[in-house]
Amino acid sequence: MGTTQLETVPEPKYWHLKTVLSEALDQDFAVGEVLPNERELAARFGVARATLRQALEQLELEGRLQRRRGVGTTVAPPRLGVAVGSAQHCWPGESGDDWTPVDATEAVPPAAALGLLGTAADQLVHTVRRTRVTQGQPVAAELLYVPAASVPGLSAIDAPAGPARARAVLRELQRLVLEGQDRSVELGSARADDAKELDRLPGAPVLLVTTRYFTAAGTAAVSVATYRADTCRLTFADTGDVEITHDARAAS
Amino acid sequence: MGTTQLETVPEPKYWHLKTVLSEALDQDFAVGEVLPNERELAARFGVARATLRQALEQLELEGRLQRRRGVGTTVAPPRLGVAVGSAQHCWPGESGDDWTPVDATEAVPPAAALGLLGTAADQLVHTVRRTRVTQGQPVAAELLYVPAASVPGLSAIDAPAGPARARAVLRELQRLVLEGQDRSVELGSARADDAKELDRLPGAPVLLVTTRYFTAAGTAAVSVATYRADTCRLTFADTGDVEITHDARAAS
DNA sequence: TAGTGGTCTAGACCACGGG
DNA sequence: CCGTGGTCTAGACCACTAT
Repeated sequence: MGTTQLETVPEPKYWHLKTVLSEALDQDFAVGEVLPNERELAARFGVARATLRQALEQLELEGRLQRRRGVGTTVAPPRLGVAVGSAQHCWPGESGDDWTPVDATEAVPPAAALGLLGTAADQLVHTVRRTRVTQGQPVAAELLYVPAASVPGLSAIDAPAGPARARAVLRELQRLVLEGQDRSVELGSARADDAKELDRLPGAPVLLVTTRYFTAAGTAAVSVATYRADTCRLTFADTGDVEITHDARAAS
Repeated sequence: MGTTQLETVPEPKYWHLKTVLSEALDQDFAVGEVLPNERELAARFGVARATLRQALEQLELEGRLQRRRGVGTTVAPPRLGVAVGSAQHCWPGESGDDWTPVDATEAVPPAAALGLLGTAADQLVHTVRRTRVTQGQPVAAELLYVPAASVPGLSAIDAPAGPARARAVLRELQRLVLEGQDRSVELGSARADDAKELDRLPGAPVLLVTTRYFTAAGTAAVSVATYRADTCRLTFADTGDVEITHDARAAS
């Protein structure tokens, strides 16, 4: 046995497939073009459909492909750069953003938000739903939690459910002086309701952006925004002026 | 046909399974505990192993589980909050961070970085590899690209490959005055080399953090950091002082 | 060597979208 | 209606880890 391991790296088929497809996408396909269907592709590469799908899943995760049931698989455009916390510390609902108020209710927030708000486990909290549309595409769905204690005027709101009520809550928020905010980003999978707003299937990969807004009095509101991970690139500009505008694939 | 659709929502099995497992994790398992193996679980729930795996994959994506080949599936601890761009605008390599310089070479950067650097397609660029370890765990692998034109002293570096050379490049960077930086976060899958550093399989979901550092003269360096998406929650503190310290699951 | 998760196959049926 | 991707099955073998 004179052989010393000699790079015995049986690369998984789906991984190799992904590489091959990726190169093909760069060279032979234009954005928006539809690929052959999965059965066809699997046959062409001599693998089972499940294996082919594993490769496609990865490419979709990387934002290279877009798959829609009943339609087909298309080449995705470069990810949209969406600004997060672009302008210097400002409250949600400030004029000029791409957010659309949808509804507002009073409810007990989920455990995840409870910990951040610091409210009691049975405390009702104003909950505002907003969606964000950029360049015609839905990119994010948000739930904003505002405890009644944060803004005195909140309890006087009597607008019926719907966008009007959502706007009313946001308007009250503007009265406060925002001292600062902090934010975290993590990977998640879309809940059924968010998936619907985002035009995706439940479980789709999303970027969870959690923002805490505080005033001198403490945490005034918490926002949990769900961004489509397949189509979005979140941008943060520390200087406020410049924007990352790279386009990775086009440069090759 | 007097029925009006009546909620015909055949929820996929793996989705329902995920919910059931998720609740079981909250109630009956402690962090670090190992679950029964996949064949056992599949049998217990009366589904094929592939279906069970689909549910486990989602839970792993959400950071609830950790799976290791040859070992088993364990309950994951809450995600680590890792600060990104914590201190006010500072160069990479500033003292006191958790980054470990690994190596430095001169190479042609990948297309993705090329566009950001604005260098020619055949231009050699100083490339520094660093890894980040937080609380004993590898959380990120980074490639930092510094064009020779950015810092005069760079071409004089003659340290042999290895950490020493990496430190030398970083030291040169500190001479410049940092004017600002911008940053973007997106979902990706780990390349083979990054996966190795992160102790994961190739293709594992990662958060790609791209940072552009600039001086008055323009873009001086670009960093592409690959964070483990399963174990990390990236935190951004706009005020510099406060840190999100929530622990979602513990609060239920 | 035994037991784990990772990969792969070759089928089947279902849900959705568009003609 | 047909064609698409999405779900599901019941197997098989491989790669890795711990003992």
